[in-house]
Order: sequence, then structure tokens, then C-alpha cells
Amino acid sequence: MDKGWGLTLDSDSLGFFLNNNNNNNKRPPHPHPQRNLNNHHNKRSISVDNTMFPVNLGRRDYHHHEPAAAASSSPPSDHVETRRAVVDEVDFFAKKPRLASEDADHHDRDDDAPKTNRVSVKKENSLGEAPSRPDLDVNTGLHLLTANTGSDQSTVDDGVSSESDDKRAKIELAHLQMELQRMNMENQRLKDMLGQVSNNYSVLHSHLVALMQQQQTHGADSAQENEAVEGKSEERKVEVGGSQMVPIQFMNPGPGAAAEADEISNSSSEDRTISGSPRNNSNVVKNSDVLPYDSDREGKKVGREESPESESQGWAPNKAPKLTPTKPIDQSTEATMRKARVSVRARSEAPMITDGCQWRKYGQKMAKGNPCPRAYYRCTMAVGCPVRKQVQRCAEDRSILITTYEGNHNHPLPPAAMAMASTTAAAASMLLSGSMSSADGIMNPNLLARAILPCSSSMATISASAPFPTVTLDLTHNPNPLQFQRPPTQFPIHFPGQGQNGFGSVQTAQLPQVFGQALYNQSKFSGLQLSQEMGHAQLGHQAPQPPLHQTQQQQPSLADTVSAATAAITADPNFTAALAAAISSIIGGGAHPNNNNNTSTTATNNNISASMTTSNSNNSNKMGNFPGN
DNA sequence: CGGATTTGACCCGCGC
DNA sequence: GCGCGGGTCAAATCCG
Repeated sequence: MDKGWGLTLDSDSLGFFLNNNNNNNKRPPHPHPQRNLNNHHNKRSISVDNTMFPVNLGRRDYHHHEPAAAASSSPPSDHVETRRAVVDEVDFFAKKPRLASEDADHHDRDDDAPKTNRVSVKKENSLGEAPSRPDLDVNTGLHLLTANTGSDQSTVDDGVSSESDDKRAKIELAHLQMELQRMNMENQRLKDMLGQVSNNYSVLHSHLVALMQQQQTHGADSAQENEAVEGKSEERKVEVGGSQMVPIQFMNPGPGAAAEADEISNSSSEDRTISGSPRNNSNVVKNSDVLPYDSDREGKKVGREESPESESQGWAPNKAPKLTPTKPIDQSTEATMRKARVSVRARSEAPMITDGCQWRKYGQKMAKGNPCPRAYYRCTMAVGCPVRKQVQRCAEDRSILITTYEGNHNHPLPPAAMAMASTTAAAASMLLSGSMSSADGIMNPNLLARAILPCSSSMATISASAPFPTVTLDLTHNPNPLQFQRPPTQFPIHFPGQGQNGFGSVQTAQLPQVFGQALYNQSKFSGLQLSQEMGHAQLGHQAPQPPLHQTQQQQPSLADTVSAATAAITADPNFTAALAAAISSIIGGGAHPNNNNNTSTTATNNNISASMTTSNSNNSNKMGNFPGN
């Protein structure tokens, strides 16, 4: 029985495993709440490895030992019912057990019959002769594999009924162990599948966005070119789909990007050193990463790309202007492209919004014109990830947290992080796409704004002022649940069964789910959660902020909203229109004039309103020095 | 003790 | 050329 309850440890770890299945954090253990999950992750791996195999050995012994009763007499265990693997398991053993169970039944029911069977079996075991009867033949096979057969049979020979009970218990134990083993294995497979699906989604999504950009860029030029681009795009899509290369290629706006993407894996990191900055060391490490994406390398390649649209958005510290001495115009464009940012304004008392990624603070500065310090973070989920973000309180309303993202992750993201990452990347790509439609777009904010926001959105502002074009997503405004309903045509792709995130099933059911979006909602994390764990009363804005902080149950998850925005972006062939739809979907209604330094455009159609998902969830980072405090 | 944070210094681009 | 501001580095410090 001890062994049997050793199984509960397995089951615990199994449940543990299941619970954390979506948390693909790879960070080392850390005391912070979110990192505890990482801890779990590590533990999970270890526990699976350590517990599975030793137990498996034991289980095997048990199974070979007494598989018969396991199939015939053991009652269904708690773990078994719903899992298909268990069915397979039972089926698997039903072959042997069904025959062997006859033995067991005989043992249990008849006092005499077993003797005959035993005699014949022992005879076969000892002699190894071919049996004359088929049933005996089967029995022989089973017992030959059994190490402890002799002892068990000897106990049966004693004819003690209590020992048959013990035997039955052992059988059940063996069965449970086997089931647990199966479940562990299957969950491992599921985890792998999930990881693959996530990766595939990243790849597909990024390239879809790239394709959208290409269409957008060339759509106005000529239909002929557009067809040509699509031809390239299809080629590229196929290649990407096969190789899973370049998971993050959001920012390849031009047709040259297609060829460029293919070259990225072949490009060497040496080009990157053109900048001569000692700070680029991390990029060398980055190139050694499994994932071939490297925005820096994209940046390097710009210098030798002929197409003005070949510049992509590298976010890592780039000295881009130095890279292209032969094309002054392209230089400025490239630099701008590379510096494109997506700023998210959200009300939060927490030091930082939890977006699913792991961040490490590397600096803090007092920015001019804002009494609140600006904190600098970089993504630490992968070595050399170029993504960085700045967190700063709004000078005018310190309850508003402004998070500015730069760059694209060069590593697979956990589901929770993909929503935000995809949205910001898509928004940035749209910004860039719009700017690409006109050479003057970047320098002409109004033109750019018109290009990107034909429908205009009061909540989305675009600052195209050099050198950093920025899309600002303002999530600080009152969401209107009614507005959350969106014409289905906006989101043709729909995944059913999205109601498990605890939020209103209505909006979640109506939300579009593109590709792996469903995974987001399954995550324990909301894609973008705003933590309130730090000093609620500090800023004094916590008190009833009317509709801004409504109950979570009535608010669409911000993760869902972000996903919706991403879906809108990726699903709509009209890319600029998609931008407006996405942004307006995030933002919701209401005018928002107070974007300090951004050239803003106002909008009217707000089909989906975003809400802040305030929760007590963990903050991945503990900022000892909270900007704004 | 290792990792994260803090913080002053440094680098770089830009405007005058 | 110089100053300013943004961004980053890295040694010191903190913390679990």
C-alpha cells in the first residue's frame, strides 16, 4: 500500500503538471509570484523525470505481475474515467488480462481449479515446453515475464483468502500506477504539442502580418506588383511553414523582406558589429540562439538590401544610420522603422503591467517634463532578446501607467505573453506599414495618421515625430460592454469554447480567435493583467474610479481584447482598416485628448471597448524603485 | 550566494 | 564645439 500511495505523489505532480501546462516560463526560480510558476515549471520537469521512470519500472513489474485482475476486477479509479489514454491502456492489457483473468477468477472462486492451472503453468515455466492447449499457451507467456510469479503463486497455494485481497490490492495498485504513467506520458506529449502549436502560431502570425504589410504597401502602387508580392509571399509562407524559421518577422514591410527572411538564417552576426558599439555583445549571444530571428541581423542586412522597403524593425540598440552610407533617405527611414514603438496607456496602481514576459530592470532615469522616473526593462525570457520596454507614470495622471514596448521577441512566448507581444508588434507593423506607403509618412505625422487610421480612433494616437514613431494604445478609458460586440465580419475566424477564462462568456464567445488565440485564454494569466498588489492607496486614485475599474466579471479581459485587436489586425485584409479596427477595439469609446507628445487622431467607431483587467495577480517584477513613487 | 535592483557614469544623437 | 536629454552600462547594493 505504501507504493500505492506513493502514486498520489505522482498524481499530485501530474495535476501540477496539468495546471501549469500553459505556463511556459523558462526563467530560473525566483521568489516573485510569477517566478514561482517558473519554479513550478522546473519542479514539474524534474518531478516528471524523476518520478515517472522509477515508478514506471515498478509499475511494469506490477503489470506483468498481475495484469489480469487489473483489467477484470479492479474498479475504475478516480483518474481513469475521462482519459483516452486510460482506455488505450485498458485495451492494451485487455489482451493479456482477459485470459489471465481467468486465472484470477479461478483463484478467487474455486479452490480446486486454480491448482490445475497452477500445475500446468509451473510445468510450462519450468520446462518451457510448448503447450498443447492455446489458453495455457497464453498463460505461459504472461508468467514467463513475471519475476515474482513464484512467490505469488506460493501465496495462493497457501489458500489464504486475505492474501487474495492483498493480491487484488496490488493489482489495483499496479493498475493505478500504469494509469499514472500513461497520464504522465500523455501530458508530456500534450505539453510538447502545445509548445509546437504556440511556436507555429508565432511563425504564422508574424508572417501573416508581414504579408499584410506587403499587400498594404503595394496595394496602392499597382495590381501587378501586388500580384508579384503575393507570389513571393506565398513562397515565403511555404518556406516558413516548413522550417519554422524567423518566428518574429513582424516588421518586414517590403517585398524584399521575403528574400531577406530567407537570408536571415544564413547571415552572420558580424555585420552587426558595424555599429562598433561595445553594447552589441549581447547580440552575439543572441545569434547562437536556436531561433534564427534577429532583428539586429535584419538591421544589418539593411545596408546591403537594395529595396527601400527591405528595412525591418530591429529593436536592439542599433546604430542604423551608420549601416547604410549609400542611402541617406533609407537611413532615416530605417532608423525610424527600427525605433518604432508601441505605447500602452493603462490605469494601474501596480508598478508594471503583467504582460506575461519576464523583465529585468536595467536602468531608471528622470525624464524631462515628467516628475516620475522612467524605468527601463529588457526581456529576460531568452538570452539576447531585443525587446525592451519603458515604464513611466503619466505626469498628469499618475494612476496611468505608460508602458512602451520596443522590439520583437526572438524566442517563443508563453501564451500569456503572446497576446500583448502580438498586438504591439502588429500595431508597430501597421505603423510602419502606413509609413511605408509614403516616403513622407514618417516625417509627416498627419499623413501617417491618416494612412494608418482612416477610421480614426480617439484612443489610438500616433506619434510619427522622429526618431521614434509610436503607436499609443490608450486603455484608460471607460469600456462599454455593449460596444464589445463586434460585427462578425470583422472577425471571420472564430474558435468556439472560449469561455473558460472566467470572464463573460458573451464577449469571449464573440471575440475572434485567430490561430493560437485560444491558447491565450487557456492561460492561467490573462494576457495583460494589471496588478494592484502594490500600495493601493498610495496614489490616491484607487478610490472609485467610476467605470474605469468595474468588476472583472463584467469586463472583457484585456487579454481577450488584445487578442481581439490582434485578430482584427491579422484577419483583415485591409491592413490600415484593420489597424483602426484593432485599436478601436482595444480602446473603446470616449475622446482622449491628453496624449502629451503625440500627434493624435480622433476616431469614432469603437466597436470593442477595452477594459482593464485589474486583479491581485502577481507581478512578475518587483520594482524596488517604482517609477512615479 | 546568486540573481535582481539601484544608481552614477558613460555614450550617443541632436539642436544651438 | 558644447550642452542637453535619452538610453545603456556596470559596480555596488539589496534580497531571498
